[in-house]
Amino acid sequence: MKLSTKSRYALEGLLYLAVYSQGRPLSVKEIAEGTSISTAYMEQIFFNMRKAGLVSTVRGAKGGFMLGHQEKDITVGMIIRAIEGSMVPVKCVASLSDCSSHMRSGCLSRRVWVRISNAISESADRLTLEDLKNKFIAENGGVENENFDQGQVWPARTD
Amino acid sequence: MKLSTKSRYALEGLLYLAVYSQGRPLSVKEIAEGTSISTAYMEQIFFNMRKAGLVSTVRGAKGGFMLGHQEKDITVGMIIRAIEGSMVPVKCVASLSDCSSHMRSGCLSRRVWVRISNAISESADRLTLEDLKNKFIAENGGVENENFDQGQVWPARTD
DNA sequence: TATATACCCGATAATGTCAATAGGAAAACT
DNA sequence: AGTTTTCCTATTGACATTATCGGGTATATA
Repeated sequence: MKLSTKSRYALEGLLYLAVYSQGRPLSVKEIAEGTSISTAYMEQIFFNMRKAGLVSTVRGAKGGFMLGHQEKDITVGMIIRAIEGSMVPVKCVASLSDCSSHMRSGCLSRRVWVRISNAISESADRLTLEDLKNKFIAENGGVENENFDQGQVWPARTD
Repeated sequence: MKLSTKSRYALEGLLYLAVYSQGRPLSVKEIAEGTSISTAYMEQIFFNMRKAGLVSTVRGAKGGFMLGHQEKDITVGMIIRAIEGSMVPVKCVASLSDCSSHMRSGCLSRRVWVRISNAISESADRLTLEDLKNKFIAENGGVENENFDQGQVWPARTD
């Protein structure tokens, strides 16, 4: 049972955007540097999130990415689905034609995976970007405005 | 978010064992043929399940595998953990030292994965082999005893 | 004791997926 | 124009999955 790093990067990138964007678009470069993730890779991830409508873009110089919805309307589940394609742990959950089980009565074990899939989705969809942002701000004592124009906006790692 | 086929095979193999064993050990060959899964591969899977205590073995001629616990005490979660090693979708959930996030306040996103992991575990641990066996028997009109000594015990595929 | 049966277990090959990089085209600002 | 930045595809290397194979060991039965 594995989740790719992409989903994690996507979540951290979006959270960064939510915390520091303040209405203006942020470039991938800034987001990537702030989260210490490869710029090219983060770009790929944001490209996928745009296709899913999770972020909108402003092209050209001074352009960048903005949230595609209100923070309260972006769930962790949406992020995972946008990146991972789907959240189902086994192919046949998504489409019965992929069911290769030879059990009678239409793949009993399939229903096990369906059930687990639903549990994952429900859990992930209960968490919104707004929740995470609030939690982040509460733990980091708010965002100082004078930091916005600097290169390294993201707080330094403390460990 | 992916689950290996091994987990699925493990579940189907164990369910087969639960339904058809009736106290005597079943050989891997029988289980594998009954579930239409490669014998050598199924053997590997059962070997791993034995190491996890999920099944016990009787070696030698007329030997085979038996359930290691009562059906009501074997959960889907136990099976997945035995095969997959763990059920956590992201490394840092299992051990904080693997946390590579550069966010301040100890990896906020990590807590997201912890939450999702717990949802998966709880869901998987609520389902027991007994539940599945009962459902199977209910749907397939019980198990006829005269079938037990035949080669192809598992009902034929109907699709 | 001989033999067949069946688990034990490591090695390895084929395949697939993931993570990351690279590079060029299109768009918009200065 | 020239620079910045998104857009989009292709490729590559590393790693994991999915098996298969073959010999070894234990045990029941004749």
